[in-house]
Amino acid sequence: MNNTSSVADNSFPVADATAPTPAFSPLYQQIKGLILQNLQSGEWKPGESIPSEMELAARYRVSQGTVRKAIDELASDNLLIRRQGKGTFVATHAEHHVQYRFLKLVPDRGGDLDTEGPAQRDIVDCKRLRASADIARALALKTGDAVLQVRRVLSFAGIPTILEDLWLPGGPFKGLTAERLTDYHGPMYALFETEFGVRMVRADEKIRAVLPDATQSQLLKVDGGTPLLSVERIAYTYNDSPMELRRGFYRTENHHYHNALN
Amino acid sequence: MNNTSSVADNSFPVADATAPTPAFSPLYQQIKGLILQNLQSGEWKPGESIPSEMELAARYRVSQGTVRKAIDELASDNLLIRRQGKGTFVATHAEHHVQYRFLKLVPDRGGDLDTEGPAQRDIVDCKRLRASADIARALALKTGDAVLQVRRVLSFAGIPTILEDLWLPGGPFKGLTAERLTDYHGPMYALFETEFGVRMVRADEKIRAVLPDATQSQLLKVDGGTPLLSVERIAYTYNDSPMELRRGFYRTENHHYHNALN
DNA sequence: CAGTGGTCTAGACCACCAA
DNA sequence: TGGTGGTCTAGACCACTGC
Repeated sequence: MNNTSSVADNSFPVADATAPTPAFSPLYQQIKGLILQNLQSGEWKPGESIPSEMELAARYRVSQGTVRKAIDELASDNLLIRRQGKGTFVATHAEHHVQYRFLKLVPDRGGDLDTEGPAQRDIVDCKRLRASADIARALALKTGDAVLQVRRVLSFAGIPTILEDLWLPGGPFKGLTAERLTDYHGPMYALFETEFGVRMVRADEKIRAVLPDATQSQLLKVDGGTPLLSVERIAYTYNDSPMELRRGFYRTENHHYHNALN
Repeated sequence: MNNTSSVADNSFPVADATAPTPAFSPLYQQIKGLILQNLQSGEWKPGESIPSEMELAARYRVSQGTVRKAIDELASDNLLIRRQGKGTFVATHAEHHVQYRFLKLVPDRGGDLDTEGPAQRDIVDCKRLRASADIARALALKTGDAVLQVRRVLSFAGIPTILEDLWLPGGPFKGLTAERLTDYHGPMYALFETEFGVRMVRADEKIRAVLPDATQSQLLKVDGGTPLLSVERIAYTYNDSPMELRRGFYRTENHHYHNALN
């Protein structure tokens, strides 16, 4: 099968005669793209299993090894999870083992956030408003577009530790209410998956050291001179489109942000 | 080739009859271990190329595909770098492209630390002393063992931005002097590779928000009320043995610590 | 036991690089 | 042009899971 062919019945051009470089794209990358489409379209939902390697190989008219390499990359991107003997599954935030997939704050002693008991989540505020210029830019919206703003406090062992403001695009998250957030016990990203079909697959964080303003120090019960970790996160769905802006303020007297560098 | 066999002439047991689980280890993992040994022993040095896949396959009496999978994993761990048409090379810190492999501080505007010109490195202090209890624990030494302590300030565009204290085990770094550090222009980890044969392959960081003490505020030219990012890093060599403890204090008025979450 | 992912092989061919 | 890594295939066998 040469470089200009497409896969099975799907039209999937891999060469562009006008480009200076022919943009060679390996077969397994094309397969990866096709699988990605099925994930994006919601045909294969978080937690469910996808067809077996043999079945996909037959469907796309390639060898099992080629499908395997495509799945390997998607698995290392944390989009799929392989389970020997059982199948390959769409990754989800709704599993206890990956409770805090994007939250890298850990207690100085203990290793796990939940060692001091489950987190207490308090929704302080949840309202609909129009996006300011910087919020709009972060979410790839236009200034004035409808967005949802949520403010919440996470407490561990009764100590308020994290204050978060989030902004969500109004469209995809239509119908999200403070009540719904309060009633739901589990990771917020899991709620987004099940209720709104939005799965966060990666995120970027910008971290700074700041001093709290009056509101922040009151909500976190610290004085104005206590430095906080400011964590600004933009989370993305499948097609690299931003779906959440989150500004977190972490107390770090007894916790730290842990990062593994490879 | 079955599970209890070893690879070529190397004795490399893969099964333990006494263990409850037979500890099955795939062939490519064994190959990975053998390659790792060659890296650790310094037989293949940073920047050099390792033997071709075909040659390694012949040496270890396995197929090229098996060697390939072993190298694939080492490459994704950033221990090796593949270059199509040229060969596979031992990763190094002495390349301009990866100048700041472990330094995740970036300017708010500009994207690259060097956009404001090259960093200015000032060695403030460099002395030999005996390890305190916590330094010793971090470096897997005994309290009182000889360690080297270095303090330096990094400035960007003339503004002191990073203050770092580092501790290095006295043994591997015997002969390191302030003069040597001052004269060397390039990443410190590159110096460690060429002069001491110590290559850092991964690191853990603990990040907090703190206020500077008197010395810190003086060296960074900030007042005592300016919050700083405290970054405590332990860097490891091949065999996961800690080789450096580094405590950094970052100014984050115009820079931020960037982290990509997958 | 059948079905899934995981390993290993052997061989063909392609893309890239340097001499 | 020869050598290197990169892709793709087909087939055999192994390890794990659940019925």
